[in-house]
Amino acid sequence: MDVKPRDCVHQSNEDDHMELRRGPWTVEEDFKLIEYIATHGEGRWNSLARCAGLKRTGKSCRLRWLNYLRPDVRRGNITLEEQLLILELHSRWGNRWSKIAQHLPGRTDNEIKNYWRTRVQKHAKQLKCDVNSKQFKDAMRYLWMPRLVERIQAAAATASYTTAEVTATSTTTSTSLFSDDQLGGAQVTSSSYALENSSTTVASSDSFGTRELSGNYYNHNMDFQSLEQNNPWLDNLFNAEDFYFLQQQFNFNM
DNA sequence: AATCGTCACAACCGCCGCCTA
DNA sequence: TTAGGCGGCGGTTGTGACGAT
Repeated sequence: MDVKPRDCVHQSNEDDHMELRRGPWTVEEDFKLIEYIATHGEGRWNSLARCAGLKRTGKSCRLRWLNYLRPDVRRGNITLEEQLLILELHSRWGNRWSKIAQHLPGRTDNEIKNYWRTRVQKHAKQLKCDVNSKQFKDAMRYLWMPRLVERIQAAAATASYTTAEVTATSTTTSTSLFSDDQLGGAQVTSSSYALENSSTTVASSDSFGTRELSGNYYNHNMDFQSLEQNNPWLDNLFNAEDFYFLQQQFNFNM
């Protein structure tokens, strides 16, 4: 469907002076837009809005179509793989939402932007640091992202009934989560986020395996599992031992 | 039950670059 | 060459849902 909508000839004075609608779209408006695009194709949004009889700006129509009505759009339930990809791509490109969205089929720049603001920035806020700070970027790269990789691998392993083996080797096992096309040929592995690339003052990568943390750094009688369960904001990404670790290694002021 | 705070997400706004007449 | 229109992008706001008090 690559047909550009033809300019409509009909333009009454009433149309010329009609009030433009704003705010949430109605079912009727959605239907009009879908119908029109099904027949005439998308593009030339201003004339499309007029011709479809929508009292909306072209921009509004475009946004509604691209972010909501488009048949291939996917909404909600951002997967672990998608989360990891967003973190990875954002670390490369920053707030280039549309560029990031190109690598997540069906996801819109708006949704990724919202995800970043509501989830990622929430974590930064909880850590009392700026989302663009080196501290938080380190935390993402060396804690959050490896954890995501572990969870993805664990989920995959569970699916194939080999959970135990994969969990034990998850920090060194290479997993190709994304196509070469998506990440410029780079493989995403939990070990690729290991500390050796860190510019922090942490001396030894040995001390960084999150699995060792509770033994090496944390001897409290705290039940981490229940703590995680009772803190929804943790979103299953950071847990209590992570916080203690961040505090120790990245000078987080928590 | 009412109120308040937070979260998630849809939608809008302003700016910028490209295209075309 | 240039001015105006348009589409795309990133930032911001508005609002409904939901949980806590």
